[in-house]
Amino acid sequence: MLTSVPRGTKDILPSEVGAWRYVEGVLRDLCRCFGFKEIRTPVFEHTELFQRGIGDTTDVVEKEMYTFIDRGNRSITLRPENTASAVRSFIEHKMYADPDPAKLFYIGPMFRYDRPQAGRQRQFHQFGVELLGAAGPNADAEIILLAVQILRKLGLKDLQLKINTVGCPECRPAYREKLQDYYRPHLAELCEDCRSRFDRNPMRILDCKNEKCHALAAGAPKLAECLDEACKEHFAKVQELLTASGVEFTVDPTLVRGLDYYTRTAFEIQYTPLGAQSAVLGGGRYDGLVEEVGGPATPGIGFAMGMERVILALQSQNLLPEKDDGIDVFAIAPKAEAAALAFTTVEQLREVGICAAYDYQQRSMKAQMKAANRLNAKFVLIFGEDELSRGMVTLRDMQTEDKDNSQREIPVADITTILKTEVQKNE
RNA sequence: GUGGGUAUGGUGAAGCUGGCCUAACACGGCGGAUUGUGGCUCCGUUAUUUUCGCAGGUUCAAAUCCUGUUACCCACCCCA
Repeated sequence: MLTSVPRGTKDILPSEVGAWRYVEGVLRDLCRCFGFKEIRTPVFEHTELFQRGIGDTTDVVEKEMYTFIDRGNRSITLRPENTASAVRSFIEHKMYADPDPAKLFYIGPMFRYDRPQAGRQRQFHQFGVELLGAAGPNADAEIILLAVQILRKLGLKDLQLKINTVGCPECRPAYREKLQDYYRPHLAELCEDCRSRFDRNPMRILDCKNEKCHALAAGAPKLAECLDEACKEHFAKVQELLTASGVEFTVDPTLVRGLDYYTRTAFEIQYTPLGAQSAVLGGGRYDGLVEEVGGPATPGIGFAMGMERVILALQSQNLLPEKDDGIDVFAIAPKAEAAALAFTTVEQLREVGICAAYDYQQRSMKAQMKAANRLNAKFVLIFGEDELSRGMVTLRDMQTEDKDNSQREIPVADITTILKTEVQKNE
């Protein structure tokens, strides 16, 4: 127990960090182009924020939160997602007073007490964006396009974009009633979960994967029939804009987001080969959330992306960059007498920005050469007895094929300047 | 929360109708062939309380059978 991570968590090892930094880099670059600024909110918040924001009856809040009482007797919860926190911060810092909409993005760990599975961990990482204060369908389309561009830039193929509209507080009650009317005679056929959903949130029955429920859903009334004019028009415009931008998508009337705050546009991007956890990214509009949490009525839209899932997908398509580059110089001291000079030289090289290393263990020359090779060193400096007696060291180019002509002697005094130009040449 | 599978060294793993396992093979590591020089090749070595996730049990005898436990994987569920 002492020597293993808690269930559902993972170390991201040095060998894996490169992939993360790469993906994060792409995300940050694109966010900059789209005008989104990073926000970093605390990993824990008052429990009530998530209960209010995400919704009391959602699975996430009901059975997946890491909640505890702190020493000051406050109920604290490790964030299961970042939208509620972003909205809280938006209100707390009165960003609604800014002349322009708030455009925020975040990357960080989230926590959900789930049963771990492929692409699902208890501590996982999400990247997400939130656009607060823009109500028009162009905002919806822009957010979806950002998502599409990110995945495109990463090179991912075989993705499916699904969109839907879940209506607004004006038209949803009518739909809710219609749904209940439809399901009432079939209550006995529904699975246990759906029977409890019937009262609390009948829209989620549509989403059920249970065979019978799924079959019944096919004949259920469609939300489209109940949408008010404004919602209909909004959804139509979003589709128009997406089509105009050349983005392929399918309208999936069964797509229902699991968090209560969503209104109107909902969307998801899937990568089917990931298995059961194929949703790489999901989001939608949440026009009521800011008000629900206690701010002035402000429209909002955003999405969240599962970092682990994206990296898994990139791995399966072989799109991750090769392992990180090696060092510039490895200093070798064949005899112990020269070790001190090698050491100080390494320090001097590092001071001018050259990545240098040496052998910590005073091993044989051959072992030191092998170490240099493992570290992928571009050059090796050999502090050999003979050369040193003449005030020289050997500089060996490790990258050339021609072993015999790959080294020359250089004066000890010029090591730094010569290496500086050599390393630059190499760039 | 439910169901199924798995658990052997630094890594990938063989072995699992019990004794020949004081645990194959491969990679990696270390040393050497090359007495001061890497990447290829070859040789040697490499599970440091009789050790096979952990804790018990059956047996003359268990990595191999049984029970419990923990973790991981897969699916349900949920979601990113």
